[in-house]
Amino acid sequence: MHTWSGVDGSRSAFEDFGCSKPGIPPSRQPDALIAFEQIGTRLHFKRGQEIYAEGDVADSWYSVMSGTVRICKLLADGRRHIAEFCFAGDCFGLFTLAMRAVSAEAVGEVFVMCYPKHQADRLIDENPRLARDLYHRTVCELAKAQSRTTLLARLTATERVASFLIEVFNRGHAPHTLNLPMTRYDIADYLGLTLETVCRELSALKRDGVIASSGRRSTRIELGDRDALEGLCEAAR
Amino acid sequence: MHTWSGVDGSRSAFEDFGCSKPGIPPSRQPDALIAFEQIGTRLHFKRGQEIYAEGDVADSWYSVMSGTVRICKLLADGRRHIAEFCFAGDCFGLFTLAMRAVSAEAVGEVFVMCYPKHQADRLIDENPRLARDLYHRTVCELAKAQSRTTLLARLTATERVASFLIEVFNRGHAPHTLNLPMTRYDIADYLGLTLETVCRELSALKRDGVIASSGRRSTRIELGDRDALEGLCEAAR
DNA sequence: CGCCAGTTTGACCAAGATCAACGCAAGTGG
DNA sequence: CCACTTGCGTTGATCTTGGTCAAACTGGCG
Repeated sequence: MHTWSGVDGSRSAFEDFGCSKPGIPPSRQPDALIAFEQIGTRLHFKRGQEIYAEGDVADSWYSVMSGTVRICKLLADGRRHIAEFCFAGDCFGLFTLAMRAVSAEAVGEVFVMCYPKHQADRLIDENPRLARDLYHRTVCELAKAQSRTTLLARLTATERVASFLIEVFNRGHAPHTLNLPMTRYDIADYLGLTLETVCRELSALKRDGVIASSGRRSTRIELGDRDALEGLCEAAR
Repeated sequence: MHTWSGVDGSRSAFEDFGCSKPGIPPSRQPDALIAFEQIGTRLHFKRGQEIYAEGDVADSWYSVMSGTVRICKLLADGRRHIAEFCFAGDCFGLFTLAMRAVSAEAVGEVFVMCYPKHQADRLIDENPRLARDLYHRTVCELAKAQSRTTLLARLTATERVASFLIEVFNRGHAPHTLNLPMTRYDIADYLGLTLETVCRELSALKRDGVIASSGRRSTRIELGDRDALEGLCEAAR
């Protein structure tokens, strides 16, 4: 009760609907799950393909099955900002006005589930637990967006890159190893930097033994010294 | 119906509860209004006073009666970011997790209404229209936060200051005149700049006849050339 | 093999930050 | 009422961070 504008510790009803972090098994699946799965369509996108565009009618939402999706805002003169990366288990296109203000693109090979909004809304209207959960998720999203504004307004390049690495390490499964699916260009547009600056910061971290990279295109990152990495963005807590 | 994750054009139920833009009269006030007004307390704060602090339990929310409130995030080493300015008619402290991640402070003399969360939640639980409306407001807030991330990530100092002026002009009542209640320092912390840069950008706008300032402490801003101002941030649309 | 897309590094540049001085109006206390 | 202080705004000089431009490198792939 009274969970509209606060957070209880309870498990998210949405986790049962394909939005859970991988590895968290949907313990007991309520009836609504069947309905939700029935209304979903499995879609496939290739590297760089657009899932939806700025200006589109927002008539469906998505959850990532596998791969990574980037949420982009393009300025009139070509400057780009990436608002968010969505990994397996994340939802996107959900907390939105009637028209898309941003586009969604596949970073690499991606499989998503697509849920038509009008059907999803009916399920939500019928299920107060889902509705509360949706609200809770939106508030979490808002908190995340606000902490990103602080990062962009006040952190240095070093702190931004360090925060980014900690963020993706925390979201991944392995505590000390990580596959970066996106390019340096994507990371730069996410952090409000240039790809060269991102590169230099990563090189500095490698030089200092904080991280190590391997694999083709340096996509595989090994975390050498988590404390050092956290120390680099401790000001931001 | 089905307004959970989209926007209908209908008037906000919240507007009837002290959250309306000034000037929009609450046409017909439903019964719930009486209840909402009964649970509110009128509070007064002086310039610089803290309304709530980072780390506080979020057990109430607020609407601004008069004056301006700034929502602040303080970093460990003293850097500050202002996430938002709230003017008369705005709500704040509403879309939040259990604990405050930011603080709220009075920019000048401020009167606010304070609503205890547990009582407000009960009203919301009993009133589906209110609940939907709350959700809609949260989604709007999220959209605003996201467009602010783009501003901070990719716009130049000139563009940021121009966007800021347009934003406050659009929120004010008069189309060509405006009172800036906050200091240059506040504006800088909102835009991710320094106060000197804000000052220089404003001086440049004055020099070019886009705006004019008067009054004590240059708080009164006259808009000379709206097209020019909009042109300065057209890239951001 | 040669091309392509992405990464890395270096040299140089510029936007904006920092440091500093001064102006100006509103208190404040004698 | 006036000297003094305080807080904010403005402007200039200089510096630094991160951007821009350019070249070399790397591994994958047709």
